[in-house]
Amino acid sequence: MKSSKIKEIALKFFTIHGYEGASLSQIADHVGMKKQSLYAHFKGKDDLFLQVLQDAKEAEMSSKLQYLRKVDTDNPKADLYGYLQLVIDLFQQSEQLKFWLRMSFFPPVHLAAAINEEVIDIETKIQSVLESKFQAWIDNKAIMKDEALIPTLAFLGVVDSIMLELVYGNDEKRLKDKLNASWTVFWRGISQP
Amino acid sequence: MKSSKIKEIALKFFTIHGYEGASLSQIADHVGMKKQSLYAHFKGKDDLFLQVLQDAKEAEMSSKLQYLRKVDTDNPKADLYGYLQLVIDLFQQSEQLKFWLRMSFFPPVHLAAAINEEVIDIETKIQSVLESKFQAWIDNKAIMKDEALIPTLAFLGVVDSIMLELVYGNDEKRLKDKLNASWTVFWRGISQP
DNA sequence: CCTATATTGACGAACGTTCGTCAGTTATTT
DNA sequence: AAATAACTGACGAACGTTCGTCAATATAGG
Repeated sequence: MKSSKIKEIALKFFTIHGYEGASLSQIADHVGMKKQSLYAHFKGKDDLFLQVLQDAKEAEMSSKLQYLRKVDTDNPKADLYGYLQLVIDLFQQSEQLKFWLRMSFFPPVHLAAAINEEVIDIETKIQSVLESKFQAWIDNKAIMKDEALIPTLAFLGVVDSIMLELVYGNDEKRLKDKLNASWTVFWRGISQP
Repeated sequence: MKSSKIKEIALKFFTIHGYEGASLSQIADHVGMKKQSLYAHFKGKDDLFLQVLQDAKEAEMSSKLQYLRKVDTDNPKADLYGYLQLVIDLFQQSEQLKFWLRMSFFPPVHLAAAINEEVIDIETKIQSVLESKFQAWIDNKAIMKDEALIPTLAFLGVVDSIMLELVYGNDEKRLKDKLNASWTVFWRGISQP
C-alpha cells in the first residue's frame, strides 16, 4: 500500500522537523513522487498528520496494553523493569513513540485540541491499568503498603524521564546510567524494607 | 531597551510555535512594528533566536546555580525539595524554561549543533555541582550510602518528569499529585532506612 | 473474450499567500 | 549634524492547495 509508505516518511519528517517544519514537497521527494500526488491519498497536510497521529497512538497503546495484560500479581520487580525495557525498545525500533512524545507536548497550535483528546485518552487508560496492577501488588504484599496512586505516578515519572533521555538520544551510556539510577532508587522506594 | 521587548515576544512565539512555526511578522505585530524593522536590532531570524536562547540559558543556569550555592551538607530533604519547587517556580513565572526545554529536545535542525553545545554545557555544570552535593550528604550520613552518581541521576530524572508535567501544563492537581508521588518514592529510595 | 467504461494514481502548471531578507527613505533622538 | 530606529517597497523562494490531463488498471456488459 502506497499510503503506508507516505505515512512512514511523513512520520520521520514530522518527528524531526515538527508539523510546521515538515514540508509536503520534502515528504513527496523521499517517497518518490510530486507533492501534488499526495492529494490522491490524503485530503491535505492536516489529514496526513492526523492519520500518522492515529497510527502512532494505536501502536503505542496496543504495545503497552498488550504487555500489561501479561503482568500478574507476583513479580513487580521484573514486570516493571520489563515495562521500562519495552518503552526503550519501542523507542529504538520505530519513530512512532518519539513522534507521539513531540506532538503531545509541543503540538501544532491549530490541532492542539484534537491531539490533546488522544493524549488524555491513552494516558488515562494506561494509568488506570497500571494503578490496578500496583493495587494488586500492594494487596499481595509484593511491594510496600501505600496508596496505589503514589507508586503509579512515581513510575510514570520514571517512564517520562527515560523517554526524555531517549529523545535526547546521542549518548547510549548516559541512558544506561540514568535508567539504572532511576530504577534503583525507584525500586528501593516502593519495595518492602 | 526595545530589543528586550522583541526578545520577550519572540520567546513566547518560539515556545508556542517552534522555530519554523514562529514568523517574524507575527512577532513584529505583537511588538508593534513592521517585521523589516526587526533588522535594525537583529541580523535575522537565526540571530534573534540564538540571542533568545542565550538569555534563556543564562537565566536558567544562574537561577539553579545560585540556589545550589546556598545548599549545605545538613538538610538534603529540604534542599532537594526546594530545588524541585524552584524549577516549578521558574517554569510558571517565565517562559524561558519551557523554551529551553523545547529547543533542547526538539531543536531546529540547522541550529541543532549550536544548541546542543549549550545544552551539554549547562547540563554537565549542573550535574557536577549536584553530584558533589550528594557526595557530601553521603559522607555526612544524611542519606543512604551509595555511589553519588546514582541519587544524582535519579534526582535529575525526577526533575525531568516534573518539567514534562509542567509543559503539559493544563492540570494543576495532577502536577501536585505527581510531584508528591515522585518525591515521596525518591526520598524513600535515597534516605537512611 | 473482447470492448467500453469507470477508477485510480501521478503529473505539470498555476493559484494566492506567506516567508525571510535587503535597499532606500523618513522620522526621532542626542 | 550625526546617528539610531522605524518606515515603505520590493525581492526570490517556498508554502499548501487546486486544476485539468494522461496513462494504467480494474470493472462491466454484450
